[in-house]
Amino acid sequence: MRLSERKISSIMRQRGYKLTPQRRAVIKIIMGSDNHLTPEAIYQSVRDGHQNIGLTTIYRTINILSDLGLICEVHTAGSGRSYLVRRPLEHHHHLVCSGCNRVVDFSNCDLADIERKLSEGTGFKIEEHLLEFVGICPDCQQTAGT
Amino acid sequence: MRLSERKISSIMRQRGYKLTPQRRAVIKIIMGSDNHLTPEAIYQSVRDGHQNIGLTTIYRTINILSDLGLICEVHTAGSGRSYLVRRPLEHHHHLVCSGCNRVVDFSNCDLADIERKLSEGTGFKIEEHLLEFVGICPDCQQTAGT
DNA sequence: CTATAAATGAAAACTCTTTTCTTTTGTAAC
DNA sequence: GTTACAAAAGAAAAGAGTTTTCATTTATAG
Repeated sequence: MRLSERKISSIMRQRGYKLTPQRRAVIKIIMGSDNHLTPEAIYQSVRDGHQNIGLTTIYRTINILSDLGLICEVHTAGSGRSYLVRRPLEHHHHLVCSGCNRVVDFSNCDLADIERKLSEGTGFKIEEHLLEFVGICPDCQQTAGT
Repeated sequence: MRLSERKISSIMRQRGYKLTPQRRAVIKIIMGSDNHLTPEAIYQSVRDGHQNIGLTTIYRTINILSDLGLICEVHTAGSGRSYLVRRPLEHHHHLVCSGCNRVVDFSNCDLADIERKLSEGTGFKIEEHLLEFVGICPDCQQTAGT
Protein backbone atom coordinates (compact mmCIF):
# COMPACT_ATOMS: atom_id res chain seq x y z
CA MET A 1 0.00 0.00 0.00
CA ARG A 2 1.21 3.46 -0.83
CA LEU A 3 0.13 6.84 0.40
CA SER A 4 -2.38 8.75 -1.68
CA GLU A 5 -3.67 12.26 -1.18
CA ARG A 6 -6.86 10.72 0.11
CA LYS A 7 -5.00 8.49 2.55
CA ILE A 8 -2.94 11.35 3.90
CA SER A 9 -6.05 13.49 4.31
CA SER A 10 -7.75 10.68 6.14
CA ILE A 11 -4.83 10.17 8.51
CA MET A 12 -4.69 13.88 9.27
CA ARG A 13 -8.41 14.06 9.99
CA GLN A 14 -8.17 11.00 12.21
CA ARG A 15 -5.51 12.70 14.24
CA GLY A 16 -7.70 15.73 14.76
CA TYR A 17 -6.22 18.02 12.14
CA LYS A 18 -8.60 20.04 10.03
CA LEU A 19 -8.38 19.75 6.29
CA THR A 20 -8.04 23.27 5.03
CA PRO A 21 -7.59 24.20 1.37
CA GLN A 22 -4.04 25.27 2.21
CA ARG A 23 -3.13 21.92 3.66
CA ARG A 24 -4.72 20.14 0.73
CA ALA A 25 -2.65 22.25 -1.62
CA VAL A 26 0.59 21.45 0.18
CA ILE A 27 -0.20 17.75 0.22
CA LYS A 28 -1.08 17.83 -3.45
CA ILE A 29 2.20 19.47 -4.38
CA ILE A 30 4.31 17.11 -2.30
CA MET A 31 2.41 14.05 -3.55
CA GLY A 32 2.70 15.18 -7.13
CA SER A 33 6.47 15.56 -7.16
CA ASP A 34 9.23 13.03 -7.64
CA ASN A 35 11.70 15.57 -6.31
CA HIS A 36 12.55 16.61 -2.84
CA LEU A 37 11.21 20.09 -2.20
CA THR A 38 12.25 22.89 0.10
CA PRO A 39 9.63 24.86 2.02
CA GLU A 40 10.29 27.74 -0.34
CA ALA A 41 9.75 25.54 -3.40
CA ILE A 42 6.46 24.24 -2.01
CA TYR A 43 5.44 27.81 -1.31
CA GLN A 44 6.15 28.85 -4.89
CA SER A 45 4.37 25.82 -6.33
CA VAL A 46 1.22 26.42 -4.35
CA ARG A 47 1.18 30.03 -5.42
CA ASP A 48 1.84 29.08 -9.03
CA GLY A 49 -1.32 26.99 -8.70
CA HIS A 50 -3.06 30.27 -7.93
CA GLN A 51 -3.73 29.42 -4.33
CA ASN A 52 -2.98 32.00 -1.75
CA ILE A 53 -0.90 30.75 1.13
CA GLY A 54 1.59 32.08 3.65
CA LEU A 55 5.06 30.63 4.11
CA THR A 56 4.20 30.15 7.76
CA THR A 57 1.47 27.74 6.81
CA ILE A 58 3.90 25.76 4.67
CA TYR A 59 6.19 25.33 7.63
CA ARG A 60 3.36 24.38 9.94
CA THR A 61 1.99 21.84 7.50
CA ILE A 62 5.41 20.33 6.84
CA ASN A 63 5.98 19.94 10.55
CA ILE A 64 2.69 18.12 10.98
CA LEU A 65 3.33 15.80 8.05
CA SER A 66 6.79 15.11 9.36
CA ASP A 67 5.52 14.38 12.88
CA LEU A 68 2.99 11.97 11.41
CA GLY A 69 5.75 10.26 9.44
CA LEU A 70 4.09 11.03 6.11
CA ILE A 71 7.06 12.82 4.60
CA CYS A 72 10.81 12.16 4.66
CA GLU A 73 13.64 14.61 4.94
CA VAL A 74 16.52 14.42 2.47
CA HIS A 75 19.85 15.07 4.19
CA THR A 76 22.20 15.34 1.26
CA ALA A 77 20.40 18.45 0.03
CA GLY A 78 22.22 21.75 0.53
CA SER A 79 21.55 24.02 3.46
CA GLY A 80 18.01 24.13 4.73
CA ARG A 81 15.59 21.26 4.67
CA SER A 82 14.08 19.38 1.85
CA TYR A 83 11.15 17.01 1.93
CA LEU A 84 9.58 14.23 -0.01
CA VAL A 85 6.38 12.26 0.45
CA ARG A 86 6.95 8.93 2.15
CA ARG A 87 6.34 6.45 -0.61
CA PRO A 88 7.34 3.04 0.68
CA LEU A 89 5.84 2.75 4.12
CA GLU A 90 8.51 0.29 5.20
CA HIS A 91 12.05 1.18 6.16
CA HIS A 92 13.82 2.59 3.13
CA HIS A 93 16.42 4.99 1.83
CA HIS A 94 16.93 7.46 -0.96
CA LEU A 95 19.01 7.80 -4.06
CA VAL A 96 19.01 11.48 -4.96
CA CYS A 97 19.85 13.08 -8.30
CA SER A 98 22.14 16.02 -7.79
CA GLY A 99 21.02 17.44 -11.10
CA CYS A 100 17.23 17.55 -10.89
CA ASN A 101 16.59 16.51 -7.27
CA ARG A 102 14.65 13.45 -8.35
CA VAL A 103 14.56 10.80 -5.66
CA VAL A 104 14.41 7.04 -6.07
CA ASP A 105 13.59 4.85 -3.09
CA PHE A 106 15.21 1.59 -2.22
CA SER A 107 14.36 -0.78 0.59
CA ASN A 108 17.01 -3.45 0.54
CA CYS A 109 19.65 -1.65 2.56
CA ASP A 110 21.76 -4.57 3.62
CA LEU A 111 23.32 -2.99 6.64
CA ALA A 112 22.51 -5.71 9.15
CA ASP A 113 25.96 -7.23 8.78
CA ILE A 114 27.82 -3.96 9.14
CA GLU A 115 25.58 -3.08 12.05
CA ARG A 116 26.27 -6.34 13.86
CA LYS A 117 30.00 -6.08 13.35
CA LEU A 118 30.02 -2.49 14.53
CA SER A 119 27.96 -3.33 17.55
CA GLU A 120 30.25 -6.20 18.51
CA GLY A 121 33.38 -4.21 17.88
CA THR A 122 32.39 -1.12 19.83
CA GLY A 123 29.82 -2.19 22.40
CA PHE A 124 27.42 0.43 21.05
CA LYS A 125 23.74 -0.43 21.07
CA ILE A 126 22.82 0.76 17.60
CA GLU A 127 19.52 2.56 17.27
CA GLU A 128 19.32 3.95 13.78
CA HIS A 129 21.22 4.67 10.63
CA LEU A 130 21.28 7.28 7.96
CA LEU A 131 22.02 6.15 4.44
CA GLU A 132 21.65 8.14 1.25
CA PHE A 133 23.19 7.91 -2.16
CA VAL A 134 23.74 10.86 -4.46
CA GLY A 135 24.27 10.56 -8.18
CA ILE A 136 23.11 11.70 -11.57
CA CYS A 137 19.98 10.25 -13.09
CA PRO A 138 19.91 9.01 -16.71
CA ASP A 139 18.09 12.12 -17.93
CA CYS A 140 20.59 14.49 -16.36
CA GLN A 141 23.52 12.42 -17.67
CA GLN A 142 22.21 12.94 -21.19
CA THR A 143 21.69 16.63 -20.69
CA ALA A 144 25.21 17.03 -19.34
CA GLY A 145 26.68 14.93 -22.14
CA THR A 146 25.53 17.16 -24.99
CA MET B 1 49.16 8.45 9.50
CA ARG B 2 46.79 10.53 11.54
CA LEU B 3 46.35 14.23 11.85
CA SER B 4 48.07 15.95 14.73
CA GLU B 5 47.83 19.56 15.80
CA ARG B 6 51.26 20.05 14.32
CA LYS B 7 50.24 18.47 11.03
CA ILE B 8 47.11 20.58 10.75
CA SER B 9 49.06 23.73 11.52
CA SER B 10 51.58 22.81 8.87
CA ILE B 11 48.92 22.22 6.25
CA MET B 12 47.28 25.53 7.02
CA ARG B 13 50.54 27.41 6.78
CA GLN B 14 51.36 25.68 3.50
CA ARG B 15 48.07 26.86 2.11
CA GLY B 16 48.86 30.43 3.05
CA TYR B 17 46.79 30.69 6.22
CA LYS B 18 48.36 32.43 9.17
CA LEU B 19 48.58 30.61 12.43
CA THR B 20 46.99 32.86 14.97
CA PRO B 21 46.50 31.98 18.64
CA GLN B 22 42.77 31.83 17.98
CA ARG B 23 43.15 29.28 15.23
CA ARG B 24 45.53 27.24 17.33
CA ALA B 25 43.01 27.23 20.14
CA VAL B 26 40.19 26.04 17.89
CA ILE B 27 42.36 23.30 16.43
CA LYS B 28 43.46 22.21 19.89
CA ILE B 29 39.88 21.93 21.11
CA ILE B 30 38.71 19.99 18.08
CA MET B 31 41.74 17.71 18.15
CA GLY B 32 41.33 17.08 21.85
CA SER B 33 37.75 15.92 21.69
CA ASP B 34 36.26 12.55 20.86
CA ASN B 35 32.89 14.22 20.46
CA HIS B 36 31.40 16.14 17.63
CA LEU B 37 31.21 19.79 18.56
CA THR B 38 28.97 22.63 17.49
CA PRO B 39 30.45 26.06 16.77
CA GLU B 40 28.90 27.24 20.01
CA ALA B 41 30.52 24.38 21.97
CA ILE B 42 33.92 25.15 20.48
CA TYR B 43 33.40 28.80 21.37
CA GLN B 44 32.62 27.92 24.98
CA SER B 45 35.55 25.53 25.23
CA VAL B 46 38.04 28.06 23.95
CA ARG B 47 36.76 30.64 26.39
CA ASP B 48 36.83 28.14 29.24
CA GLY B 49 40.50 27.77 28.39
CA HIS B 50 40.74 31.49 29.18
CA GLN B 51 41.39 32.49 25.61
CA ASN B 52 39.46 35.36 24.23
CA ILE B 53 37.82 34.69 20.91
CA GLY B 54 34.82 35.82 18.91
CA LEU B 55 32.18 33.45 17.59
CA THR B 56 32.84 34.88 14.14
CA THR B 57 36.37 33.57 14.28
CA ILE B 58 35.11 30.12 15.24
CA TYR B 59 32.92 30.06 12.14
CA ARG B 60 35.70 31.31 9.92
CA THR B 61 38.16 28.76 11.24
CA ILE B 62 35.67 25.92 10.93
CA ASN B 63 35.01 26.87 7.34
CA ILE B 64 38.70 26.82 6.51
CA LEU B 65 39.27 23.47 8.21
CA SER B 66 36.26 22.08 6.42
CA ASP B 67 37.42 23.37 3.03
CA LEU B 68 40.81 21.79 3.63
CA GLY B 69 39.12 18.49 4.50
CA LEU B 70 40.60 18.44 7.97
CA ILE B 71 37.31 18.15 9.81
CA CYS B 72 34.14 16.17 9.16
CA GLU B 73 30.55 17.20 9.64
CA VAL B 74 28.20 14.92 11.55
CA HIS B 75 24.76 14.82 9.97
CA THR B 76 22.72 12.96 12.53
CA ALA B 77 23.25 15.73 15.07
CA GLY B 78 20.25 17.94 15.77
CA SER B 79 19.72 21.28 14.10
CA GLY B 80 22.81 23.28 13.27
CA ARG B 81 26.18 21.82 12.41
CA SER B 82 28.54 19.71 14.34
CA TYR B 83 32.15 18.94 13.56
CA LEU B 84 34.84 16.48 14.36
CA VAL B 85 38.49 16.29 13.44
CA ARG B 86 39.14 14.01 10.51
CA ARG B 87 40.91 11.07 12.07
CA PRO B 88 41.23 8.38 9.42
CA LEU B 89 42.42 10.11 6.29
CA GLU B 90 40.86 7.48 4.10
CA HIS B 91 37.17 7.23 3.25
CA HIS B 92 35.27 6.46 6.44
CA HIS B 93 32.04 6.90 8.35
CA HIS B 94 30.84 7.61 11.85
CA LEU B 95 29.08 5.83 14.63
CA VAL B 96 27.69 8.50 16.93
CA CYS B 97 26.59 8.15 20.55
CA SER B 98 23.27 9.88 21.06
CA GLY B 99 24.05 10.17 24.76
CA CYS B 100 27.45 11.83 24.94
CA ASN B 101 28.13 12.68 21.27
CA ARG B 102 31.21 10.48 21.19
CA VAL B 103 32.10 9.42 17.68
CA VAL B 104 33.76 6.19 16.57
CA ASP B 105 35.11 5.90 13.04
CA PHE B 106 34.83 2.92 10.78
CA SER B 107 36.29 2.45 7.37
CA ASN B 108 34.93 -0.81 6.08
CA CYS B 109 31.64 0.45 4.75
CA ASP B 110 30.77 -2.35 2.40
CA LEU B 111 28.46 -0.44 0.15
CA ALA B 112 30.05 -1.34 -3.16
CA ASP B 113 27.52 -4.13 -3.72
CA ILE B 114 24.52 -2.01 -2.90
CA GLU B 115 25.94 0.78 -5.00
CA ARG B 116 26.44 -1.46 -8.01
CA LYS B 117 22.95 -2.93 -7.77
CA LEU B 118 21.43 0.51 -7.41
CA SER B 119 23.38 1.85 -10.31
CA GLU B 120 22.33 -1.04 -12.54
CA GLY B 121 18.72 -0.88 -11.43
CA THR B 122 18.24 2.84 -11.88
CA GLY B 123 20.80 4.01 -14.42
CA PHE B 124 22.08 6.58 -11.95
CA LYS B 125 25.78 7.32 -11.99
CA ILE B 126 26.46 7.26 -8.28
CA GLU B 127 28.80 9.93 -6.96
CA GLU B 128 28.75 9.74 -3.21
CA HIS B 129 27.00 8.32 -0.23
CA LEU B 130 26.15 9.37 3.26
CA LEU B 131 26.24 6.73 5.96
CA GLU B 132 26.07 7.22 9.69
CA PHE B 133 25.03 5.04 12.58
CA VAL B 134 23.57 6.33 15.81
CA GLY B 135 23.52 4.36 19.02
CA ILE B 136 24.42 4.41 22.68
CA CYS B 137 27.99 3.82 23.75
CA PRO B 138 28.85 1.38 26.56
CA ASP B 139 29.38 4.17 29.09
CA CYS B 140 26.03 5.77 28.38
CA GLN B 141 24.28 2.39 28.48
CA GLN B 142 25.57 1.91 32.02
CA THR B 143 24.56 5.37 33.11
CA ALA B 144 21.07 4.86 31.72
CA GLY B 145 20.75 1.42 33.29
CA THR B 146 21.21 2.52 36.89
C1' DC C 1 -27.16 26.95 11.27
C1' DT C 2 -24.38 27.81 15.17
C1' DA C 3 -20.63 27.52 18.36
C1' DT C 4 -16.03 26.76 19.04
C1' DA C 5 -11.61 25.08 18.81
C1' DA C 6 -8.28 25.17 15.42
C1' DA C 7 -5.92 27.30 11.42
C1' DT C 8 -4.38 31.26 8.83
C1' DG C 9 -1.52 35.28 7.73
C1' DA C 10 1.37 39.16 8.81
C1' DA C 11 4.66 40.75 11.59
C1' DA C 12 7.89 40.07 14.94
C1' DA C 13 11.08 37.23 17.14
C1' DC C 14 14.59 33.84 17.13
C1' DT C 15 18.54 30.92 15.80
C1' DC C 16 22.31 30.15 13.16
C1' DT C 17 25.69 31.89 10.01
C1' DT C 18 28.01 35.28 7.01
C1' DT C 19 29.44 39.91 5.77
C1' DT C 20 31.20 44.50 6.56
C1' DC C 21 34.47 47.46 8.26
C1' DT C 22 37.89 49.09 11.36
C1' DT C 23 41.72 47.72 14.20
C1' DT C 24 45.22 44.43 15.20
C1' DT C 25 48.76 41.03 14.10
C1' DG C 26 51.56 37.15 11.92
C1' DT C 27 54.99 36.69 8.68
C1' DA C 28 58.45 37.60 5.27
C1' DA C 29 61.98 40.77 3.80
C1' DC C 30 65.27 43.55 5.25
C1' DG D 1 65.21 43.18 15.67
C1' DT D 2 62.38 46.45 12.52
C1' DT D 3 59.40 47.32 9.10
C1' DA D 4 55.63 46.70 5.74
C1' DC D 5 51.60 44.74 4.50
C1' DA D 6 48.35 41.36 3.50
C1' DA D 7 45.61 38.68 6.31
C1' DA D 8 42.92 37.95 10.55
C1' DA D 9 40.22 39.36 14.52
C1' DG D 10 36.27 41.35 16.66
C1' DA D 11 31.99 43.90 16.94
C1' DA D 12 28.07 44.99 14.84
C1' DA D 13 25.02 44.54 11.23
C1' DA D 14 22.95 41.88 7.83
C1' DG D 15 21.08 37.72 6.02
C1' DA D 16 19.10 33.08 5.70
C1' DG D 17 15.77 29.96 7.52
C1' DT D 18 12.33 28.86 10.84
C1' DT D 19 9.13 29.58 14.76
C1' DT D 20 6.10 32.36 17.65
C1' DT D 21 2.58 35.75 18.59
C1' DC D 22 -1.82 37.48 18.09
C1' DA D 23 -5.89 39.09 15.86
C1' DT D 24 -8.99 37.31 12.34
C1' DT D 25 -11.04 33.68 9.69
C1' DT D 26 -12.79 28.99 9.01
C1' DA D 27 -13.65 23.77 9.20
C1' DT D 28 -16.40 20.81 11.50
C1' DA D 29 -19.29 18.62 15.21
C1' DG D 30 -23.60 19.13 17.19
